[in-house]
Formats: sequence, C-alpha cells, structure tokens
Amino acid sequence: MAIWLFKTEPDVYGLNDLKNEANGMGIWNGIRNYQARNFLRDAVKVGDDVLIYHSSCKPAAIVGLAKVVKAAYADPLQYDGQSNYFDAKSTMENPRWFNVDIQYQETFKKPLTLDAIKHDERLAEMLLLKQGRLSVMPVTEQQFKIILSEVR
DNA sequence: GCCAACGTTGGC
DNA sequence: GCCAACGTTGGC
Repeated sequence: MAIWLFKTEPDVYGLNDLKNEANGMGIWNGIRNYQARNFLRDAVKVGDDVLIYHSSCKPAAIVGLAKVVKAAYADPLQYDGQSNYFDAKSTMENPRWFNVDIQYQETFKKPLTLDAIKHDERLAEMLLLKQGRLSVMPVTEQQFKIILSEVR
C-alpha cells in the first residue's frame, strides 16, 4: 500500500471541509497537472494513506490524514462548459483528468510546517521540497513514519 | 522539435 | 502583492 501527499488550499477545500462531508468522504478533484494526474490515474489505490497538506496559507503545513476510498474515475467537470475545470480536448472515450475519493481520518495535534520539514534532514528527500509545484506526490514509508512521529 | 512568451503555483 | 520556478502553448 502506498502513501501520498495531496496539496490543497484550505480556503478552497481544506481538511475541515473533508471532515464535514457525510462520513468524511469527499471528492478530490480539480487536478490539472499531468504529473499529478498520472499519479492519481495510475498509482493511487483504495486503502492508500493520504497526508493532507495546506498550501498558500500561514503556515503551510501537513495537517492531517485521509485514506483513499475510490480509485481514479473521470472528472465530470472536464465536460462541463460552465465549469472552470472544463477542458475542450477531453472526450468521454479519452478523459484527460481524474478524481479520486478520500475519507477523513485524523487531524494532527501538531501540524508539520513546511519550515519544520525544511529543517529536518531526515525529510530532505521529500518531493515536496524538490518539486514545489507538484500537487499529488508519493511519500516513502520511512518519511511517513517520521512525519507521524512528529505530529501526534 | 526548439524556444520564447505566457500562465500558474505557492512561498514569502 | 511580488516574484521565482516551472509547466504549457504556439510560431517557426
């Protein structure tokens, strides 16, 4: 089973929004970056752990945990001409963009800030630091253990 | 297929 | 709100 980090802006859809969904289950949509899309479509599986990271806020931090409850399916908004997520080049036969569904698990007692991650040499290899703009990325088992030991 | 222009992300 | 990094688009 794999571990992922999903970025989101809490002003748009944060960990609390997910928590407040029925059964804590929400749709992870709006991913419009090919590298992130490829992870979502090809590698994110039911049961995988998902660290939720809040970006564009103070402080940017890993704030909680969710798990995948539904693997990739085509994002209906890519066909909706009224939506910001509309993509004229998507077809029903060949969707470009995918969603997964995740379920709220936990809010960390001590969110792990970006600053703290930067200063923890054990986490220096995290893709979060290496590729700042990627919004869906894998996390190693070892990194996951270190992170959990810091936040609970 | 190169590369300049442009748009977006996201930390600060 | 600025701007660096970097992904995408489109002309050639």
